[in-house]
Amino acid sequence: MDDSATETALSKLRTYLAQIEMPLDSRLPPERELAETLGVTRAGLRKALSVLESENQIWRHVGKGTFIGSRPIDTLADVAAITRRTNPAEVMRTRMLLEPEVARMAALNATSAHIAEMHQCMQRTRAAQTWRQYEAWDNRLHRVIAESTQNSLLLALLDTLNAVRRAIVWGRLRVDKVKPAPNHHSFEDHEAIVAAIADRDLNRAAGAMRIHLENVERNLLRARPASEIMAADVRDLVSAAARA
Amino acid sequence: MDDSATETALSKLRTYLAQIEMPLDSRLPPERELAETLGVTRAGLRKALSVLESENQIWRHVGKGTFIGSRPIDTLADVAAITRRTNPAEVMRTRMLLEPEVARMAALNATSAHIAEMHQCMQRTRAAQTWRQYEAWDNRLHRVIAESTQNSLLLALLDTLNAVRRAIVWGRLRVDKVKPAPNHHSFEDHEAIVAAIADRDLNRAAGAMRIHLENVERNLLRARPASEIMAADVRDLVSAAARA
DNA sequence: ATTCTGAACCAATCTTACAATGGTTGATGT
DNA sequence: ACATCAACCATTGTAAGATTGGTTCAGAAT
Repeated sequence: MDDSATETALSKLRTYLAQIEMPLDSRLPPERELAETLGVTRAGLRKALSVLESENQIWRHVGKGTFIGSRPIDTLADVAAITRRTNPAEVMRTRMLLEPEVARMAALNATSAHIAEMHQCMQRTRAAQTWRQYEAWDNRLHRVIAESTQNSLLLALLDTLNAVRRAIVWGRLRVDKVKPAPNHHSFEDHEAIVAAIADRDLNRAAGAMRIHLENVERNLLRARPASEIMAADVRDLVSAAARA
Repeated sequence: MDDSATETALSKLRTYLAQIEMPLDSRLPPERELAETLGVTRAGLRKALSVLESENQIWRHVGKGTFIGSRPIDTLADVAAITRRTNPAEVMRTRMLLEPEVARMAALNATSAHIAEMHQCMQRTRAAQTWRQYEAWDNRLHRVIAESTQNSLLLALLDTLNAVRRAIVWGRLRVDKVKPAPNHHSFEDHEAIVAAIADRDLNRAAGAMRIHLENVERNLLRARPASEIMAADVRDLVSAAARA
């Protein structure tokens, strides 16, 4: 009898769904109400609903309701959530995939105003008196390069990527006591990239960005004195393990 | 007097900021409260705050408060907001940039379970009786390919990209009355991509994806009668392109 | 006259409490 | 043993009030 009962509830539900207009992703009535409408018990309705859910016809969520269509992917690019799931290797791999092409697009699409602001940012990073100021203008430089691609979608993706990158390296930055002296390596890399963009040299811009990323990765992998290891790398290991 | 008054407020504010602990991105007291604490007028305090804001030392926002550090980028990848700012050309350019490399990574990192689910998804798209079901399993196929890269950060970026893509073509989809028949072009493209991934042929996977995207773009640019546009191009855009 | 001051108001945001919803359990009856 | 019904739970949505940076304006101070 349970089979037949479930069947009748299921058939009634299918009839109901075929009957009504369903603009896709619209919400069905609450279970309690729908059960009364179809003249079935709530338990029976829920069995029928679970069948349709397994068929990818509907999706349900507590507190939200029951919806037509397939369950939407968690599209909220919550940086905190991503940061908990990812690791420096993934960030580096993704940057290697994206950023050289971004530099190429920037060289093609950047306006003179963009390039002027890039130079201004680099100058201000050199003039920075604290790590906080340096980091602020460094971030701004990255953002201007991304903006100069003139692709708002790509810009949004890069914003997310950079936010994750900053969140991950943050643990090291905050314990880093050295304040005023930025390393010269990043400066030269940045200048090469911006110069290539200013020259509208697409391949050189992409190449400079790739070289920069390779340098960054090399620094990450380079062995260090024990004191620094304890001060930085071990902290990374611990925090990475905590995320996993 | 105004200068000196602003100066005193500014100096008092700097002293205050240097005195307190500031864990970076922490919130300052409200302006009204801080003005009383420092013994300055709120207008004077606001002038001093605007100076510090121009120096990238703090950032403010209505309803939120005043915070230490540089203004954070709007990192919330709100799909609706992105959709309003972008357009199909940007989506295609970004997909061309990302997805061939994603296919390459998938060929390298996909597990046999991933590949099995890809085949299952393609089979279910063929067996789909409604466009809704077809679209659901088509989306799932895309997601499995992205998951098989084993890069959670890249996966999150692709989720955002795909959400934007679907949101953009959605308006056209809803007016498409044709329901059952998927076009064969997308099927062949998908099969080529999955076969290359299953063969662990990195270059062929990337190439198949690139060819697919080029087909999609060609269909988008091809002029047709309105009826055919609704019946065929929209399908190409949604299903075939999505499979790329 | 000009500028500063204080208060009020505005729009955006946060906070909080309450209602709604899918998911679950257990008693009751058949 | 199974269906039915009600109650409860955790999560989410909704609405109202409080908070906050931004703005305006009349009056005082210089």
